[in-house]
Amino acid sequence: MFADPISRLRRFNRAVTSELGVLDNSFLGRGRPLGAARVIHAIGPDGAEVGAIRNTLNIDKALLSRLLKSLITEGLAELHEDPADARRRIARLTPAGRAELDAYNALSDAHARALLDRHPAPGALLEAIDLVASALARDRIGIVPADPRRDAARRCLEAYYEELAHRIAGGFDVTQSCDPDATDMTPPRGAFFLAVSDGLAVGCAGLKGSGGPVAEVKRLWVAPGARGLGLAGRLMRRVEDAAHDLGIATLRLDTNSALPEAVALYRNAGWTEIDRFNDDPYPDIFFEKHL
Amino acid sequence: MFADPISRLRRFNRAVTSELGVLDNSFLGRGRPLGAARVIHAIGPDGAEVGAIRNTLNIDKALLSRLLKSLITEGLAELHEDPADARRRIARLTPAGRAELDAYNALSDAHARALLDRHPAPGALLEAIDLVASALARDRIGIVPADPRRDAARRCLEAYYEELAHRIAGGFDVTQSCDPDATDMTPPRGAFFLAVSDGLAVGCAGLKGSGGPVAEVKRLWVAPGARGLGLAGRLMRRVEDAAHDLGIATLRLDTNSALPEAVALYRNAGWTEIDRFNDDPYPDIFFEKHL
DNA sequence: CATTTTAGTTGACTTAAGTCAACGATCATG
DNA sequence: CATGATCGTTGACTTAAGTCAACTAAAATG
Repeated sequence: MFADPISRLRRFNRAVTSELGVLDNSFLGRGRPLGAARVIHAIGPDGAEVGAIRNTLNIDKALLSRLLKSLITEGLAELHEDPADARRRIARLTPAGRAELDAYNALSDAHARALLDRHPAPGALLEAIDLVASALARDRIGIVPADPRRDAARRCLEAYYEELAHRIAGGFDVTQSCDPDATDMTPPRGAFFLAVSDGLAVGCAGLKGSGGPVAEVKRLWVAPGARGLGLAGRLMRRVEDAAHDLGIATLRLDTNSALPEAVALYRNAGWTEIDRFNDDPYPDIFFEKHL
Repeated sequence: MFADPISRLRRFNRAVTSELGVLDNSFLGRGRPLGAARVIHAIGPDGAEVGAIRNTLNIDKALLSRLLKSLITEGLAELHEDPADARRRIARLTPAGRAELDAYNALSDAHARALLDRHPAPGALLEAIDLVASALARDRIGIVPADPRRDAARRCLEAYYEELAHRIAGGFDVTQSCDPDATDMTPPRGAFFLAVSDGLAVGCAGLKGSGGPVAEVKRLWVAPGARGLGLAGRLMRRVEDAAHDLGIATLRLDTNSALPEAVALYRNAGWTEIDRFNDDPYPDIFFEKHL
């Protein structure tokens, strides 16, 4: 390439810090020091334990105590006793405090929108952005249980359907496929997991239970920018663990030979190919694994 | 896509600030406050005018004066009078100061290397990094004159040759082509320009003069990650301006139909196709423009 | 050549951020 | 139920960062 990796990364660092700094500088012009603004952000719309705030902000307890006091005298926050432990406090934003949080976010969003709007090819930029973010945040991507009916999960599923439509010859239509009922993919019958990176869902996988000893793995998907990081394997392992905990003895799944990465993953993860076990029109390969 | 652009950008911001922060935190552990470390960096290996430092760091003159004083008492820097204007001072690093600067850079480089090393696909990551950096720093990409024999220019030229080898059917070998002599691409006969983004060269273009009224445009190239930002057009305009200033009346260039973006650019920029004017084996389209 | 401007220095001050130790209230444990 | 640990509060302190105004020396200007 035309320059060594280190200088490319450092140039990236310079570009990013000088351009993206404005997103974090939304606290400027609101007449409040950075520390207090960060605390408002850390409390969040739903409140937070004081200990948790201290943890996320990596701040001394004396300092946090004072910052909270200043927010309280400003009428932006209030402290409540933790009903479970009277030593602990829970910080909540007052309506005025929530308005302040919204104002910060609105400023930051406006900067973000301006940054994207003035770019000639925002699509390509966003794809690269996703890839870099997933790569850098790699170690902080967690697999968490989620409700398949809620926003983040549904966006993943829609992206999954869209990708199937592009990759399977003849397209894909969810309504023609045996779409698992959401209750089959939520406890106690089944489970659903999201791979979450810095608050953004970048992958999913579902366990469709039937109440019996046989269950199915459904909807394994990883966002294009987050591939190559081993997320599909982590999602599968989590699904298998969940199946094991539910007392399921046999797992099955169906897939399509147009998705060779997936097929390879199943083979490497100890799955064995079996005969067709349903009449869904889209899959053409079927696997099974005994737990 | 699976999430809205704003949240994708904000997630990128979180990922980048928490991972890349270490590159900038190289001043930690060297027992010196951030301000002083930034001044050391701003002075740089070659020294800098005090006014220039104040400008790049956006710092109050009283504060800078004190920071410099502390560096001087530490034996890391020294102030010299500007021979041209005795009011001005020029700051230089002592050998100890330069060692300190090197130590900062070494720490930062080590962090950068660790970051790249632990990634499974550093090539793809670096490509995305280049694209994002070029996009974000877009408004700060400058076209600057350069010597085609020096490092940054030669790396661009090599990348250009490599790309030709991939894209032209039958490959490309510089030694078979009429490689312009570097003196033909430097003043007073010609010129050579680099597109520089945050210190990294991301494109080039050369003007090969002959001393007479006809000159050639050579080696127009833009790094893959920096395409779509209008850099080729800016480079061409700069070359044409330089030709005009050198009193050149007619510009010519040769290119290959395997490079349709380039051909389209020339057509749109007022160039007209002409007959072959050399016997170079690689080009198959020829253009001319009267200034 | 007198006046104004500019570049850097210095003293006095403010604010933000953070540390340390002591303390009271509450909880966990033997 | 006595003891020790934990959680948040408070007072006293430090350091970093930055502002303001006065000042000196050296250009620049009319």
